[in-house]
Amino acid sequence: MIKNKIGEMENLFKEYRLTPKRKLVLEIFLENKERHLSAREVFRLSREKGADIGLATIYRTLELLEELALLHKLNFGDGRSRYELIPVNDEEHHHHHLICLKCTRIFEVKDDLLQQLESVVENKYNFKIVNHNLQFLGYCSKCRQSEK
Amino acid sequence: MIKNKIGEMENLFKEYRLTPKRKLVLEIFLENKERHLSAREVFRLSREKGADIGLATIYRTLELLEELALLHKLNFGDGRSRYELIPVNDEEHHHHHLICLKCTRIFEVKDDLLQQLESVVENKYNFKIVNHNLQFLGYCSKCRQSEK
DNA sequence: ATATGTGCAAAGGTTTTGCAGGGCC
DNA sequence: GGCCCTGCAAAACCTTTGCACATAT
Repeated sequence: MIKNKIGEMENLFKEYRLTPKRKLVLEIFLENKERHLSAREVFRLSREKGADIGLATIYRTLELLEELALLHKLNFGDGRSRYELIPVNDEEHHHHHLICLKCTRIFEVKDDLLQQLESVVENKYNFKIVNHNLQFLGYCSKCRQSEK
Repeated sequence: MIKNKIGEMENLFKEYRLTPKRKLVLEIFLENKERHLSAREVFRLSREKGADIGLATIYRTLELLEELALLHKLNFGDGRSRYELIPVNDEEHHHHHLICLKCTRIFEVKDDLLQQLESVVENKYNFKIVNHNLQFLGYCSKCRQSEK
């Protein structure tokens, strides 16, 4: 089924080529949907799959996939960029992140809570919004439990 | 009046010392309230004021001021950390950022739009929220004007 | 043939760390 | 003295870039 997904994505590549190495990077994201991978992590995972892709190529691939709107670049303030897959045919679906300050794990808030807010802000500040970014910082249930 | 503000902050330093160099870093933030300064920018501004502070000291000072909850560390995805002053006696006042994708300028949304949302998220996801981070990405009025 | 893709090494930038010297309590 | 503060240089990262070679169209 991952093969199928990649097939769907193929026509998005326009003038670029969906090479085996790029395909592998996409596969890695499809197999790790719940994670937010950094360049180095993708590099390591590609090694584990037996592939031989240079780190520079990983960086260039991530940049390309972001440009093609297949990946979202995220910044959790840990000193490296992280990426997540944008589901095809679901471009309007935004979500948010809960970042635990103790265990640093990241949870997803599936709802898009900002639809209404956006128009308020757009009008008040005369600013055309095309995307947003919402993080909640705090403590997850597990970490609060173990405090006790 | 900046002297006064720094006086107010003095008692926050606990076991740490409010040295002349740290005072200067605070001064720089008080004089640039509307900006979001990076370590390098603080470094350059301190030079312009005739001070001689090492870059490493700037980094260590910013880290300390963040720990003392005088500065907020921000991440706009431009590859460096930026900081902004947290107003004393106003800890509950949150605000948000509008980031123009064309001119990269950053505007402030003074309102805190997320008060209600937070309790919804806290209950639904069993996550204790202590802070949040909201960025709107888009195009400012000036850049939309000059498009035409 | 021409354009695109890739690896390697080097370079650039930010941030952290070790160490030695200086200052304050 | 002891603890903190600081500068300098080096190191550690992440990321980008140049160049030469390979590969696909």
